[in-house]
This record gives sequence, structure tokens and C-alpha cells, in this order.
Amino acid sequence: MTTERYNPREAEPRWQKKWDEERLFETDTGVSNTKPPYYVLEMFPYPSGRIHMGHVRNYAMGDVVARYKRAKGYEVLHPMGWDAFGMPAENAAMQNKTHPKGWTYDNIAAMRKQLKSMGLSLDWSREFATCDPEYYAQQQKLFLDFLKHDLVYRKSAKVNWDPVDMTVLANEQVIDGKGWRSGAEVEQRELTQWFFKISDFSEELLEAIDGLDEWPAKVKLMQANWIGKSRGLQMKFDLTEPAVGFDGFEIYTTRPDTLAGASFMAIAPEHPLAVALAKENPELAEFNKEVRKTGTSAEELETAEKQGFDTGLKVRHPLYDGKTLPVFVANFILMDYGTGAIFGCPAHDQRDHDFASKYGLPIIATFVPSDCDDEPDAFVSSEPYVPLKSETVKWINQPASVATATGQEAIEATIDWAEQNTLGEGKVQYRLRDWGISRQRYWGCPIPVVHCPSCGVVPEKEENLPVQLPDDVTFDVPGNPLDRHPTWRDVACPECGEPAKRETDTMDTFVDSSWYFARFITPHEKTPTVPEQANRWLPVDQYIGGIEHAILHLLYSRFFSRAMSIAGHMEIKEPFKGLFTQGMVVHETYGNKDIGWFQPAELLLEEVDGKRIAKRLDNGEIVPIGSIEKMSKSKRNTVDPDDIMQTYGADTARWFMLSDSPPDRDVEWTDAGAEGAHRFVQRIWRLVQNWQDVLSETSMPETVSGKAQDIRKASHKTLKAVGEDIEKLAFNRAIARLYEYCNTLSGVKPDQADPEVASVMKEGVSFHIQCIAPMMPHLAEECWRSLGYETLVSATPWPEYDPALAVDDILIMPVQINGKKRADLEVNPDASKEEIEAASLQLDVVMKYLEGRDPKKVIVVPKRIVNVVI
RNA sequence: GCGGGCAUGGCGGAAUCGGUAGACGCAAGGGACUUAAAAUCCCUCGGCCUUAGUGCUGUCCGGGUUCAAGUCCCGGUGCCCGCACCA
Repeated sequence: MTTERYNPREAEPRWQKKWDEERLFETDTGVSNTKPPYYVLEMFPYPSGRIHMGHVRNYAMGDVVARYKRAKGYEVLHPMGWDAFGMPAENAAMQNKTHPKGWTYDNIAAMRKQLKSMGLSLDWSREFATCDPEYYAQQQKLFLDFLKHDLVYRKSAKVNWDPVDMTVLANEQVIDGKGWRSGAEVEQRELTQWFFKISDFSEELLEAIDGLDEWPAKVKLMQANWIGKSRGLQMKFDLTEPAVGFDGFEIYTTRPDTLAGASFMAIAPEHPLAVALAKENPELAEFNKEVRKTGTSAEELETAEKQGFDTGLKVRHPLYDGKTLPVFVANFILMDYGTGAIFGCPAHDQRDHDFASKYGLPIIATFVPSDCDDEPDAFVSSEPYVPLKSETVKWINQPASVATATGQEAIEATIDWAEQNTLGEGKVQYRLRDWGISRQRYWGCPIPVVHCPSCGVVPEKEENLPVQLPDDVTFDVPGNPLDRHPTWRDVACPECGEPAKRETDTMDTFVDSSWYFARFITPHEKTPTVPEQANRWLPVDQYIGGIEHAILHLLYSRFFSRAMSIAGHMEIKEPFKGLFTQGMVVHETYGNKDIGWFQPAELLLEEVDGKRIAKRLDNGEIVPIGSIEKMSKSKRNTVDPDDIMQTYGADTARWFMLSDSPPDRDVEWTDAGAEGAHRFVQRIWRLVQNWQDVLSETSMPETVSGKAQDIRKASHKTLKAVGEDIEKLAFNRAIARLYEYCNTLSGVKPDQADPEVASVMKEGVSFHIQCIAPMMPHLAEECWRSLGYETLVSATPWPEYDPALAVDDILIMPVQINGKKRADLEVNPDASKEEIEAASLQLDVVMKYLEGRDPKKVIVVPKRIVNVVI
């Protein structure tokens, strides 16, 4: 019997059109809908121009969840949009003399077409781009609300300035001292900026991490580290003589137990005391200026010498009468952590040790290992002693209460002691800073305020929103075109009506993505959200995206939910109930730095004498095969999803992306793997075609037996397992089971089938098609039709397995002797421990090993194993 | 430096709470069908063996707990990730 091969190029668009016509994936988010809501969301893409395999993997996963949950009876919200503001559009505008708007919307159109060809079950009626005035109008509304609720403020701050993109970057966007996008060395500049008060939420954002039990532990840890809570002691050190209006200054330390070993003080060059002193001391002024020039890159910081400037000032040591400590201005003290001032204890800190060694300062130990009998200060003279957490130490020079404590206990004891003696107080510090959102760019959401010479900073009136970006801009010079726009900038003050100037900074694009998930619920309302609908649909039940957003985007979104709750837009604090971070798509690389890199499509791969070689298609030259790396434009190891979908169809691409690796790990794209997936597509098709005629007329009898019963049990077991695997997002395991099940079903031949077998095969093949439908929806529809169903499988409820059929009738238990498997025992699943033990001891193999003796012990774990100990 | 993770055949990976290690897929080898190829189907596939046996050995290395360890504990090695002059 021959059957036509399944032709995805013909079938896929046909079914996509059908789903569209039926409006199958449009969601009723109204509050009167009684179906349980389920919100599944994949991180929306930046419209760079074309989708890549990472998108295919991400959206394939989300679509499995969406289709499965829909079949399980949920009202599923599965929307798509575009994170459309940002630098690349402006770069393209500069390079190609296009307009960011045209470039962006053209890209969106191209990528929408690509995504549609994947057959994703998305509600396209909710689509928006963050650069749509309809969207950013509501974002401006949120900004004004945040302003009202004191969640936004303006301050002059040292900012990270990207000299290539000519913009300010958030701390999170500076990687190794370089701009996250441009890669340029970041400079420090003083500018007046808008900030969101995320640091007000440090403790809350940290504490709530515990409740995120459907988030990866790794992401939770990264967020906790980022927030960076530490407990320490803040205390004032008094100057021996008041100077420039200061009688002393506050320091912060997480190691108060080293106070006795303090041998110098150091303050940041930006510290008010340093600044005041510099006004009177040109040498110090010069020092401060020099220090500020030093870059912030990792290498520079590592190699940068510790530099200090001795101010000549002294403070009194709080523990020892008459003892004084010199005050330095030092390059390694950060103004924005703690109080910008420290005491240095060289004996127990590498940095302080370096500094003290350079400037000839004393090194005084406050503790030594408990077995150290040496002269304590000699012990720490060449390197600092930093004990392990669990290590017990011998205290020297400590306040009495500390002397018996260890580790964290000692720190707490010192804080208590300092509080009792009114020297200072215990204080919690966070690493998290406020979020600077001002960007000196055109292609972003305008900050809706006006600067008036008489009224100051005036919020734009709500009825004037959106403050819309002007279209008539040019990009022939770097910088922000809004700054030099002739008319857009000049406006009347919303308050007094006098001539004023618009804020020309736009918002960081991370603002756009911090609330889009809420907007999808009511994408076209005249308010940012409709609170009762937002409360019903949020948090997002399952959010899926890359680990690269573990800190930035997710933390900002968590802040935004809280801020939006305060402003009355919803009552949800945590935006994402379940989070899943998928691995990357990786591919072999071809070439090297010297000869350049080649795309897979430019090469012929073959095997010669067991070794794989890559040959250029144009001239036959051999190109070295490099390491397996993330698909990237720079290494040119990308595979175009369009090519794959043209060759094999969307279903094959989706199936392969889900099959090989666990979804949180990297998956390697290989042609062989894609072909394997495609073989399976054809195998399913053949299975259905072969059985088509036999199955159409049959119906399930009350009971079946023998071979038919075996098939039936396999069907129900598979159905159960696949459902459980999908719930756990273990797509690779679900797929392995479906391969196994296909092998089982393919082993039955239609021409030998009696009516009973035919009826269980109908059930089995139908189950199988329903199980693959979330992953390969087009093929599933085609097969479903072939099986004689007139409905759409995409609109068919998930079948229920029969628990009685999903268990085995006869259990085969392994029987071990002294922990080594020696036999199999067939037992009734309900057999008692005693019955199993008795049966085991009757086995020939067991009797042979026992040689007539009694076993020392027999361990029977029902449904698992028997172990006979001799 | 600090914090975290991972390690299983030629490869990707399975293995629920400690209970048959290697499911499933890829690659490879052999065979069938065919004039031939493609497609398809069948078989083999961790290592070792004078005994081919429900034989021995085997989940990075060394110890331990247990009737039983890929899984738990202690020590080490290698790789990966995050943060980092944060006091």
C-alpha cells in the first residue's frame, strides 16, 4: 500500500486560515465569562526584522501550554505584541536614511507574517506595539500617576554615559564597564534624571521572592543577590578637631567585629567632607578629579592601584582613649553604598590590607585561628586573615560580649554592644539603586512633563496625552533629535500658559516591557487597565522567556505591579505566577577569526574516514568546524526559520525544538535532528492513512480483551503521562512517550485487525493525534480529518484517561539477591507483601542462591522491588 | 574574591520519594525490498570475558551511610552561570 506523503506547505496555510475564520484563539476576557482563566505569555520580541530559532523555541513552548490548557477547558489568554522602542531603530535610521517608525513597523509586518506561519494559537486581535501612541499614551498616564504617588522623582546624579549611543544607561545595562548594546566604554557624567523609586521596595521585593514557588531557584537567587541586603553597623567617628563645618562622619560596616583593628578611615571622593575639603585644598581637588577619570571596567578595577589622599584630619578611635586614626580620601570607596565612608581594618580585608601596605599603616588583628599561638599582628602582616563562616576563632582586643561568639553571632554581638554604648546602630543596607529611566533618545516614550521658567517641572495635563513623538526628525548628527526639533520642544506651560520647554528625554525601553502583560488584557481601553479584569487575569499563570531577563525585566515588572497597585490600576503585586526560562538554541560554528565565519547554508558537510568536514559550496575549500555556540549574527551560525519551514513545515520545526533537550537547557540545531523530526511527521501520517478505512466505522465496545486490551492500556497510560509531562513543561519527555506510543501503534497491522482491535486502535490513534496536537497542530488537524472527525482538533476537549486502564494488570517486579538483580517475578498488583515474599523465595534462581538456607532478610517494596539478603 | 549549578554510551538525554541504569531520539554498522537510488521495514549498538552466562564490570575521582546509591553525606577534580573595589 502506498500513501501520499504529507505536504506541510499545502496543509499548514490551509489550517491556519481555518483557525482564523473560526476565530478559535480569540479570548473573552470579560468578567462574566465563567470558564476558568489561564494566561500564558512568552516574552514579546523586539522587532529586529526577522524571527530567529530562539523565538521558534520560545513560542513553540508557549503554544503547547496554550493549546493544552485550552483543550483542558480553560479560557486561555495567549497574546503577542512588540517591544518596539529602542536604539536599533535609530541606528538603522542613521545608517540607511530611513525613519525609525517606518523601519519598526516594516519589521513588525515581516515578523508577524513569520510568526503566523508557525501556526501559533495567538489572539492577534490584542496585538500592539509599544511604539503605538495608543500604548504609550497609557504609559504616560502611568508615569503621571506615579508622580502623584511619589514613586518618581528627579535628581542630579552621576550617570553612566554611553559615548557611542550618546545616552544614559542604567546600572543593569552596564556590563563590565561597557554599554550593553554599543559595547562602548561607559563614562561618568553628572545629569538631572528621572528615577523610579524601586529602592523603596527593596525589602518587599526581596521578601516576596520566597512566595514565587513556580519560579526557577536560580532566578530567585539572582534577584536576591541583586537586591543585595546586608546587615551591619552604622556609627559616627568624631574628628579630633572640627574641620570645614564637620565634627565627624558616619561610616557603615558589615564587619563591626573588626572595629578593634581599625587603623585608618577612608571616604569617597564625592563624600561631602571630601568635597568641602577640596574647595580649600587644590591638591585634593586635583586628586578627586583624577580619580573620577578612572574607568569602571572590570580589568581596570582589578588592576587599579588603591589610591589615597591623606587629608591630615584625625578621628578618635571609639574603643581606645587617646588613639587616633588618619582620614584618607580613597578611590575605592563608593559614595552610593552605605555612607560613602569606612574604617579600614587591614588585618581582615584584602582591600584594606593592600591600602595599608601601600601607605605604611598599622595592621592590627582582632582575631586569629583558635590554634594560632604566634604573635597575632605578625600573623596578619603579609596577608589578611578571613575566616570561613563555620570557623571558630580566638578573639583579641574585643569588647567582652563578643569574646565568646563566632561568625555572624560576633557581628550581632558587636552591634548590640555598640547600641548599648550609644556608639552607633544596627542598620540594613541594600545594593539595589533607584531606576534611572531618562534616555536622551528619540525613539522612546516621551516623558510627559514640561519645564516652565516660572512653575518649574509641570506634568502634562492628562487630556493632552499622548505627548506624541514628532515624525519630522532627522538623524544626520548624533544625539537626540528631539533636543533640536524646532517646534515640538516649545510649548505653553500647562499651568501658567507662558512659553516653556518639553522634557526631551524619553523613557528607558524597559519601562515599556514592565507592564505590557497587563495591557494585553484590555489592549484598547482608554485607561491603562480595567482593574477588575486585570485582577481576574493576573498574575500571568505561565511566563516563558530567556534567562537573560532574570534580573532587569523581571525585577522592573515586579516593581511596576506594586506601583500600579498603589496607583489603583490593579491589586496584583506579583506579575508572574509561573516563570520558565528556556535554554538557547546553539549550533556548530564554521571558520575562525582569521578566515572569517561561514553560514551553515554556505557549506557542504560530509564525512571522510569517520571525520566530519565542512566544504565551501562556492570553491570547495575546507573550513574548520568550530565549537557549538549560541546562534548569532557575528558567528554566522544561524539557521533561518523560514528556510526550515519551507523545507519541512512549521510542525517539524516546532517538534524538533521541543524534542531533543529539556526545555531549560540549550538545544543544538542539527540537520539530522530536523530530518528525524520530519520522519516522525511522515510516520504519523502513514499510521493514520494505513488505518483510515478500518477505523472510520468502528465504535468502542463495553469490554475488550487480550491484545486489544493491551493496546487500550498503552493508550490510557500514554495519555496520562503526556498530560502530566506537559503540565510540568517536560516537553522532551512527553515527546519521548509519544515516540514510544507511535512504535506501539505502528506495530499493529490493519489487515490483521479484528473488530475489537480496530475499535481500540481508533481510540488509540485518536488519542495520539490529540496528544501531538499542541506541538504539531497542522498535522494533527489533517490527521483528525482523515480519521473521520468533522470537528477541529484544536477545538476538541482533551481526552480523559480511565485510571483503571492506566495501571498494569500484571506487575513484573525485579528480584534482587544481595542488591543484584537476578530474576523477574510476575505478580498481581494488589498482592500483599507476604505473598510477594513467598513467591520470590519459590523462584528457581533464588532457591539456587539460597542453597537450602533461610534468607537473613527479605525486603519487599510493593510495586517496586524485592531484595533477598543472604 | 563571593554566590549558585552541572558531570550518565559516539551524541542529545531518560531513570517519581534511594528500588531493574541507559527509555526515546540522533549517529553508526548489518540485513530486507529495488535494475538502482530515495523512502520504508527488520536486526545490532556502554565496556570486558579461557566459562557468552539473567557472567563480571559500569553513571567524573576517593571515601561513607544503606538490604539497596546516578540519586543521600564527606572530601577532591573538571566545566558552566550570576555578581563583584558593596565596606
